[in-house]
Amino acid sequence: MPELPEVETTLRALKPLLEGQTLTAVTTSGKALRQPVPQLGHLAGIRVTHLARRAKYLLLGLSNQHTLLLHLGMSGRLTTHPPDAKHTHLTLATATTGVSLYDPRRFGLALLLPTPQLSTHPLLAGLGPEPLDLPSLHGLPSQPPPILTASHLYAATRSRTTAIKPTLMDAKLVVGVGNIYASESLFRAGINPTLPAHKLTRKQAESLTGHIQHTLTDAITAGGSSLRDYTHPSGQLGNFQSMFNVYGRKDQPCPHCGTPIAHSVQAQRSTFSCPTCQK
DNA sequence: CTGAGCACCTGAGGGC
DNA sequence: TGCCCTCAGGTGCTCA
Repeated sequence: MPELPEVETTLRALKPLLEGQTLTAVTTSGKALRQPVPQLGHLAGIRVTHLARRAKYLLLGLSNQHTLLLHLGMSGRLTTHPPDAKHTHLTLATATTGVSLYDPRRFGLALLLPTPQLSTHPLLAGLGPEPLDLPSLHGLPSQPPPILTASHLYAATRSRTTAIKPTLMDAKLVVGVGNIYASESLFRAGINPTLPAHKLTRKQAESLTGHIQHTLTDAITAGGSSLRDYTHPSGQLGNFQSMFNVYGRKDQPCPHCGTPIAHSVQAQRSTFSCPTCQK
C-alpha cells in the first residue's frame, strides 16, 4: 500500500497511540524482511519519545538513544489489527494497544539504530529533498531535510538522459514519489512520461514541482480516510483510488479530454498517461 | 557518475 | 478444481 502519502498518514495515525508511551513488549516473527529483523525484546520498558519520517522511512525515537527505523516496502502496513499472524513480523505493545508490522511480501525493513548515527546511516544519508514540508520531518535528531524546489528539479535533471518518469522515482533526486504519483503528477503537469529528463524546460520543472506537491497533498488528505481503516477496525478500504486520473485506468477515458488512457512499461514499472494531454 | 537489469517475496487474478 | 502465467504501491545491488 505505501507511497509517501500512506506512510505519512500511517505516522499520523500512530502518533497518538505510541508517542510518549512505554513499550511493554516487543515481539518479532523471526522471519527476515529485506534485512534480518534484529532481536527487539530488550525494548520492553523503553519509552517511544517521538515519531518522525524521512522519505518513506518511519522513525520511532526511543528513550534509550536508539531509533527504530521501519519501512513498509511494497506490501507492508502498520496496524493495530493484523489480518493474521503468518505475515506479522513485529509487534510493539503498550499498556493500551499493540501496533504490528504486517508485510506479506517482506520487502519492508525494521532496524534499530543509534539515534546519533541516524542521519549518516547509508540508507538515509544519500536521500534527496522532501517534496513537502510537513511536521513529521521535524523532531529528527538532525536538521530538517531540504524541500524540493523547481530549481533543484531543473538542475538535477540536466545530466539525466533517462525518461522523466523513472527519474522522478529516483530517491537521490527527490524522495517519496512512487510509481502511482509519478504517473499522476506528470499527467497533471501535462508532461509526457517518456520525455528525457534533461529536456525538461525550466517552466516544466516549475509546473511539475507544483503538481508533485499538490498531488501528494491531495493524496495525504484522501489517504487519511482510507488508511484509518488499517489502524482502526471499523472501516472498509477507502475510496482512495477514485482520485486517480490515470493510474490503473488503461483504456478508460482521460478525465480532461476523453482519449483512452495509455499503458506502457518504463524501467519495469507500469506507466499510465494520456496520449493527448501529455505531449 | 549514469543507466539497465535483476533480485528479494507472497498472493491475487486471469486463461485454459 | 488446479496449474501456469502475469502482475503488484519499493529499493538496492551489480555490471557495463
